[in-house]
Amino acid sequence: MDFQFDNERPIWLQLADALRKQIVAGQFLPGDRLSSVRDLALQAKVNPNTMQKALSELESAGLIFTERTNGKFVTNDSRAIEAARHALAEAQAKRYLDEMQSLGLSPADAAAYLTTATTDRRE
Amino acid sequence: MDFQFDNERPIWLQLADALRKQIVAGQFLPGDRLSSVRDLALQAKVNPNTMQKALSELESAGLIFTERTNGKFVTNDSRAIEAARHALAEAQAKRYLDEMQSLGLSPADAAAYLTTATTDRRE
Amino acid sequence: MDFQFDNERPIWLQLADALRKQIVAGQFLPGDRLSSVRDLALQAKVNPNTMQKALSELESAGLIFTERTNGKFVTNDSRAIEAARHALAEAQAKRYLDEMQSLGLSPADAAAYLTTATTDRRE
Amino acid sequence: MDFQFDNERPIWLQLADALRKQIVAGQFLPGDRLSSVRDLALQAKVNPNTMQKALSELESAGLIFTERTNGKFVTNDSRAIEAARHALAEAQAKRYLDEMQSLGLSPADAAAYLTTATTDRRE
DNA sequence: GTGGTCTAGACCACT
DNA sequence: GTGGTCTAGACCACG
Repeated sequence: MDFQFDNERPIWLQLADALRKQIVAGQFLPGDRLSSVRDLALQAKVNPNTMQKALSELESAGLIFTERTNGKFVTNDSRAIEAARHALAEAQAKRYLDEMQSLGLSPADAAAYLTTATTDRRE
Repeated sequence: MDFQFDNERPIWLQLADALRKQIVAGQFLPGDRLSSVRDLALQAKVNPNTMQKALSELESAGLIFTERTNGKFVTNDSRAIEAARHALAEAQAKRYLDEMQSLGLSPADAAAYLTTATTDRRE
Repeated sequence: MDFQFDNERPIWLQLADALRKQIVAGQFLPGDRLSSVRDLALQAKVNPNTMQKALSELESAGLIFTERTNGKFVTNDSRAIEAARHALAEAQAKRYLDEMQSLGLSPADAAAYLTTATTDRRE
Repeated sequence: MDFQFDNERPIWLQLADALRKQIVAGQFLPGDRLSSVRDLALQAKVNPNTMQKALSELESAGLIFTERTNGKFVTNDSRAIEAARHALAEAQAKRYLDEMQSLGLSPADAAAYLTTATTDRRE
C-alpha cells in the first residue's frame, strides 16, 4: 500500500477513501481481518491516530467492525459493501457527466465517448 | 474567472487546463479576443509570467494565436477546437472507466451507472 | 561553449538553436547527459531561467528528455535526431536558394557555385 | 526601399550590402542614375553621411561612379557587376557549405538537399 | 496600452 | 546536488 497524499484534504479522509475503495473492489473479502492499526499506519507512513480516524470513518459507514480484543474486520454484510460500491460508482458517474457537461457535451455524447473508450480498451 | 489551485500541479498547467476547457466548451467563440495577459493574471491572482506560460501552452497547442501588439485571440480554426474537445472528452471517458474498474466494475456497469445518473439529472 | 548573441532574436531561441545544432551534428551522442541547467546558464552567461526555456524548447521537440532529479539527456531516439537534422538541412538549402535568387541567380547557378566552392574547399 | 537594421553591424555596411545586392540582381541597370544621396538617405531613414559612406564603399568596389555635378550612376562595366555577383554568390555557397558541415553533413549531402529544395520549389 | 524577454532571487521535491 | 515553479520588477518594440 503506497499512498500519495494531496495536501488539500485531511489525510485521514484520503486514507478512508483509499481503504473504502479497496474494500468495495473486493481486495478484502467480507469477514477478512485487517492488519493492526499500528501496522496499517506504518505502511501508510502516517500517525496511528490518523489511521484510527480513517478506520472510524469506515466503521461508522458500516464497512468494518471491531472485535474489542481481536482486531478490525471487514463487515460480513455484503449488502453494505455493495451499497458503498453503488454510492461510489454513482458519484463517479455524476462526476463524469459534470466534466463532460463542462466541455459542452451532452449525456448522450458522454455515453458515446464511453462506448468508444470501452472498445479501444478491448483492442 | 475564479481559480482554485491544487498544490500538486503547476499553476500554469492548471490555468492552461481551465482556459482550454472554457475554449472548447464554447465560452469563448473562435476569433474572440482574450483579456490582456496582465488582466488575466490579476483575475487569477498570479504573476503575469505564470499566466503567460499558460497561454503559451495554449498557443503551441493551436487553440489561441497572438497579434503582437493587439492581444491574444481564440483560433478561428474551429476544427482545432473540436479536436481539443475530442481529446479532452476521450481522456475523461478513460478516466471514468479506470475509476470504475478500480471499484471492481466492468465497462458495462460503468455504462449502466451513466444512464442512471443521466436520468437522475433530468428529474 | 561560447555564445555570441544577436540582439534581434530572443536569447532563449538562439540558445535552443545552438544546442539543437550541436545535437544533430553529433557533438552529443544519444543518451548523453547534458551539463546542469545552472552550469549551461553560467557558460552562456545567461540567467538559468533563460537557459531553462531553451531546453524546454528542445524537450518539447523531442530532442532531449529529463530525469527529474538527475539531469537532462539527449534522446535515445536517433530517428528523432535524424529528423531534426533533416529539417535544419532543408531550411538551410531553402535559405541558400532564396539568397541566390535575390542575386538574380537560378537554382542551376546555385548548384554550380556549390560544386565550385566544394572543390575550393578540397584543395 | 525599406531597411531592417541589425544592431550588431555598422549601418553603412548593411546599406552597402543591400545596395550591392540590388545592383547585382539587376534591379538597377548599368548606367542607371541613382537617386540623390539625400533622397536615398531619407528613404532608408539614415543620416546622409551614413548613406554617403555606403556609396563610397560601392564606388571603391567599382560598382558605381560619380559624375561631379550630375549624380551617381551604376557602372557601365557589366563585367564589374558580374564579378561582384560572382563574389557574393561564392560567399553564399561557402556559407551554405559551412552551415551544412556544422550539421554534420558533407558537401555531397549539401548538394543533395539543394536538388530536393529546388524540386520542391518548382512544384 | 499590447505581448515578449530577461534577470534576480526564492522555494520546492527528490535522492 | 538536480530540475521545476513562481514572484517581482524591469525593459523592449509596436502602434
